[in-house]
Amino acid sequence: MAIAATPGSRAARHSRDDVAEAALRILDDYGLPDLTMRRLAAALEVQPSALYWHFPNKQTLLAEVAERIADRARPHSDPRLGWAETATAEAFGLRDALLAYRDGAEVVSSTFALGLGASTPLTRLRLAFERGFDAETSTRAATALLHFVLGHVSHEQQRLQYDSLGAVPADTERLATGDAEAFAFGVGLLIEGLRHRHASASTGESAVSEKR
Amino acid sequence: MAIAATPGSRAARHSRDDVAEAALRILDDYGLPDLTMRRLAAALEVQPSALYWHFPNKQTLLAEVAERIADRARPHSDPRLGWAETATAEAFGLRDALLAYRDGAEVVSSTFALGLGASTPLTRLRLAFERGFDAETSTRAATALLHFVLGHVSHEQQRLQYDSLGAVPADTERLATGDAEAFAFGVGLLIEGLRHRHASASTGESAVSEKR
DNA sequence: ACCTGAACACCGTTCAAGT
DNA sequence: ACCTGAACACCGTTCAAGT
Repeated sequence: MAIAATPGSRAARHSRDDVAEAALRILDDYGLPDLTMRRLAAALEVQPSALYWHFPNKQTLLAEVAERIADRARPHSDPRLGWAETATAEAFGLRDALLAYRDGAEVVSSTFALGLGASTPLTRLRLAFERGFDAETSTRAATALLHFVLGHVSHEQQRLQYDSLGAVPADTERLATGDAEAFAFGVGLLIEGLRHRHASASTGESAVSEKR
Repeated sequence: MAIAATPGSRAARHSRDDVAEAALRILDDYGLPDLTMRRLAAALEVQPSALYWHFPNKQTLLAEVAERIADRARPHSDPRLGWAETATAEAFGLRDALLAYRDGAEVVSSTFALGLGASTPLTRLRLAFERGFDAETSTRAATALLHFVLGHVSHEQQRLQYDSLGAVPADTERLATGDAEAFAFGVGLLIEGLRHRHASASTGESAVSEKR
């Protein structure tokens, strides 16, 4: 049934990028539980073992997928903005990116917890906080905020699909805005807490006076 | 080799509690990836299918396990304490409980994300915040704090086992105190943020003046 | 009430071999 | 450089049947 992509050879030939992109599609269309090596191979019209030429194991593949999801987050980072506005924008940008793919938050969250990939969002948040604080404070604040974002959006996304296949047709509009509000509340809490810890110990800069 | 527990019958006979407790042991001794239905059955000297008389599926079993881990958190909650001290104590108590079992944080985190079990920690945190805030604010603050705790401890625990089997023998003491400090920082941020949002909108009580 | 036996429909990963 | 074929060592779950 299948037509060989390159005539003269027996099977489809793919790049590492092809594999990652196909994985992203399966994830978005069918969800994380359906993203198996065998299924991915089938989608690429290839034997499962072929995937191991491109990636050493499934975990590495997932890390690559996570990075592609997270890297979709590109909030317009205005250099004139203060740390609080920048970090808030980064947090919301990341949330949007995670919500853009089915099970996006869980993929990023799990690979982040494993210490693989997903370093980009952490770095971006850290840079935002470094507009007002020393390195250690910024790292800790970024970590705390990232944990909140990943946990919140995972939860949110999980509930979204649960609702979509069960019980009430669900007042989607209302739920979504409720989630957004709760998210904003959480981000605001972290930011506000940091604001009242003003000024770092190791730099001479004052974090109280924000630019703009 | 195995001696039948009840002579006259062919296989061991267990209660739902036995199964959950055995699962907890396997989790703690070998980790979450090794907690399979087949392995659990073997530990109980029973066929895998026997487990399905006690639990409808693995997810329900894991939810029960998560609840038992989380319910180990029993910080001495002094009724004279204010919301901030109470919530902080709850957060640290929960961290201790999660750290007490291998992969404890991940088990609780994943079942919480799925909307099953793990409601006890959320409730306890909510009650703490209700000493100073209205219901909605308390729920949101509790959710935010819980997400941070689960994310942080998952990460922390993951790194602990990774280090334990790799690279450097690791300066365990130093790492552990570093984690505790970062944890305290995160919790403090949330609490501080909430403090500056003082007083709820729907109750007449003031949250600024804390008891004690 | 609690378990067996047997099956179903899957997994991730390895590795020699092919082109 | 990229893939096949075949195997290894597993999974969770169902269900009729046993005691």
